[in-house]
Amino acid sequence: MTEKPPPDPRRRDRAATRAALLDAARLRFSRQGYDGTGIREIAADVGVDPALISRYFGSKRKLYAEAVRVDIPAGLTADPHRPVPHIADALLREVVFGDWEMFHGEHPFLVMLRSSGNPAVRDQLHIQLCEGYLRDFAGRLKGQDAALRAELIGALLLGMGVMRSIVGSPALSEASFEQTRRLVARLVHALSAE
Amino acid sequence: MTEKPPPDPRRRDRAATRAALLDAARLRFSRQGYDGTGIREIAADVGVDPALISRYFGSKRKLYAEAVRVDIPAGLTADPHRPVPHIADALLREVVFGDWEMFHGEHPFLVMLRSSGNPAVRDQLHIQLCEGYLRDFAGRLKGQDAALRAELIGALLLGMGVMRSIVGSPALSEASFEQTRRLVARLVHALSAE
DNA sequence: AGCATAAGTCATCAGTTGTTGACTTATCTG
DNA sequence: CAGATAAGTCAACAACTGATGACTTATGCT
Repeated sequence: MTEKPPPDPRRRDRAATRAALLDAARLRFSRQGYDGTGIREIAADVGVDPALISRYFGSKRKLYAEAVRVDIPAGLTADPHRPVPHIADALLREVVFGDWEMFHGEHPFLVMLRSSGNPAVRDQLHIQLCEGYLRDFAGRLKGQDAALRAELIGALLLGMGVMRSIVGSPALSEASFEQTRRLVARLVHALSAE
Repeated sequence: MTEKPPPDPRRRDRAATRAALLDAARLRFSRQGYDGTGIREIAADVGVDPALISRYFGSKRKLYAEAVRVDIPAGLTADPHRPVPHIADALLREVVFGDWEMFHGEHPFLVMLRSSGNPAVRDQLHIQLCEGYLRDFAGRLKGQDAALRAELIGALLLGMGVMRSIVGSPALSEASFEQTRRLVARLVHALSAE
């Protein structure tokens, strides 16, 4: 019983409180966007005073930036000889069909999209997408317009995420992973050949 | 010279003022999203008192709904025998590559995407996309998973719009229409055959 | 010209926003 | 058991939000 003290009166633990605020912020920002979320809401979710946000993160904006930072799964891009269709499959499974429960079921890119009215958010999105996934992806495609074709695949995956979790289009939302994978594979194949 | 009276002191014309507010609202909401835009900004763009917005539109929300309402170009879906690749070409040209200067270069769908934290906006987006473009599109595809394939094409086009005007990915943003059209045609072809 | 009507303005409301500095209180060390 | 240190609270701020009712002023009709 030394593990979990009575849960209601939370112990004073800066690191744990900070982490709890970060989690709550992810959920709120996911649903409601940046402008639609107040620091009082986030603090209330954790059961803590709103002042702690300014104190621990500096400002609401810095909290947001830290909450939606996305790290590319290292395994994806490790092998430079891994074939493109393989990677596309993996991206479909992990990015589009991933559960992302930390963000209420949406990839951080979609979360940022929802707040892209804010220029700082837009920059963050641009950098993380272009210099993260896309650049690596384009390097594996052959031919002259490799970058364009890589971005088309990116657009497809991003668009699928939007359709599934924001628009809520019926077929894409309910289709199985395997059924979707087959069709996406066709598309990737159509772009892989030069 | 009876046409244009001195432009600075605008004449009192309810309809014209209302239309001007609607235009200004489109531009502001496009850039900054719903929450990021204040009625005082919009009114200032027109050079008019903010109270007129509540007066003419009822509320900020109703103004938004009216500003981002999208009407499907009637010519697109008129002929029920028009081949799918044809329609995809037209959509690419008019929706993705359209100038949409009314909305600062973005299709209204992208504008709504940016404010999709708001449930009412999300509903509007869902209805207009699913019951507008997608339903008609799926009806023209043959085979069992026609709806799914239609939504995949929709996802591609939507994703391309996002990449071009929100993310600002380099290749897609600068590629010519013709160059893009060729690649997209390949993709549509890959999905058209059952 | 003069008057009625509607277009537009103004001041102000009540509520919310993010942030800050001074305060209290829990936790750990000696 | 003290007392120091940091975690967390509290009250208040200035700025801004959307909205409203009473006011002023321009327009069009007779």
